[in-house]
Amino acid sequence: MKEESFFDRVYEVARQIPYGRVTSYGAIAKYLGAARSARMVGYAMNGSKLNEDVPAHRVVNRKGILTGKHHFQGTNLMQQLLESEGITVKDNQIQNLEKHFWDPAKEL
DNA sequence: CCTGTGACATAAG
DNA sequence: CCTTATGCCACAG
Repeated sequence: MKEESFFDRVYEVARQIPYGRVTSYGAIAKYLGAARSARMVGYAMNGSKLNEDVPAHRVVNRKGILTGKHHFQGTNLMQQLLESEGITVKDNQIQNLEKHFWDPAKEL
């Protein structure tokens, strides 16, 4: 069994995020056994958008704020994608977050 | 090995 | 929730 890097694991989990759901960096990090490496999750996403097929737009911080939208192409692309999945976004923040929240530690 | 870094999280004000 | 500060830790160079 080859050991995948922390980054690779992040990509795998992110890909498993169901349609119309979102999760937080901390939740992913915690699921991977590195709850304190939440920052690395976002860091990994940087590489993901380059070639990995990861729906980074479904990953937000624990407040449900689209903190990473600046890393997308446009300024509103991330919001557009989320709204396209039935998620309401207001002022860069996901509404009804708990309703759309998807916790890998619970769902997986 | 050491340093810089970052799309977070938490605490304090 | 906002701002400011601190911790945290995996990866890149």
